[in-house]
Amino acid sequence: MPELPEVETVRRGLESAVVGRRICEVEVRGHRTVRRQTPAELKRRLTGRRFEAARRRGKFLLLGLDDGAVLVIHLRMSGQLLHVAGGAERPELAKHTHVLVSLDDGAQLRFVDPRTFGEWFVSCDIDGRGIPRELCHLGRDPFLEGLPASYLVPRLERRRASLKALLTDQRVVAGIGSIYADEICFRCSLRPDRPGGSLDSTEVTLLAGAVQTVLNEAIRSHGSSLTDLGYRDLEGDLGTYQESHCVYGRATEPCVRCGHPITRLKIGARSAYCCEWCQR
DNA sequence: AGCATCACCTGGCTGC
DNA sequence: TGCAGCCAGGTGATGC
Repeated sequence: MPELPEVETVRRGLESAVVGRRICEVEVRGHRTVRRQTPAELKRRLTGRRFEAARRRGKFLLLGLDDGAVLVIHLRMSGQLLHVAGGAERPELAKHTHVLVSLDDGAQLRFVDPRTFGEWFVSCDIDGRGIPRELCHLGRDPFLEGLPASYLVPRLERRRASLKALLTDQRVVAGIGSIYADEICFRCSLRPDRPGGSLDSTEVTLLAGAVQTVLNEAIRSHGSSLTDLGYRDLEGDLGTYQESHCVYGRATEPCVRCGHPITRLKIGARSAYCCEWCQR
């Protein structure tokens, strides 16, 4: 569930909490979080290193190390990073804590992930832009690089796939998931099941603008925290953008624009929420 | 190449 | 109340 705004909020937390800190000890407790390399290799590559930067690409967190390698973290559905300050009273480990990183200021970085889809790995293969080779398939990150309509046009034209499928395709745009895809489609009044290739140039321009607007607003609200899988930031605080959701999870409620009820569509195996009255 | 479908996983919800 | 069954979701693999 964490998408670009939530991951950006966590990144900002990491920038102030762990950049400049040295890693004293790494404990991998779950057997599924580290799967591209052995836990022993991850520990070897991290222990003794210092975090030099906290970056993000799409939904991936990138923690630069002082030897040039990068710790890559993906929260997937239910992953949560928590910063626990050093000192006397340290809270007990939450259930499903899969990775523990102890830092030289006594603090701990904890990775909690009930659904175990989240992933950690260290990449040593970094391109000129600082992006690990494993992430070279990612499309443009709209918050880092902007999203001009001219970028979207060739990626939508002649495509039969739905707008929602294309917006959540990380090779097209990096960072959008189910929640923000629905909110973006509502914002520009386009149905999420419209084939990508059916948009005219005016509609693509509206879509590109809506991507930027919705993501920027959500980042300002520190992301969305839903009741299921409550997302929290690095310090355990909730985001507030769920209060501004217009369609996601609001089936049968009146549309904030026209008052007609929001409907839930099935696009592939996933649901999509929209107002069939004012989204065309 | 592009598109659809499935597997992965657990907590929470629904209905019996 | 207890339990079975379903749903949610991102990504990568698989199949058409």
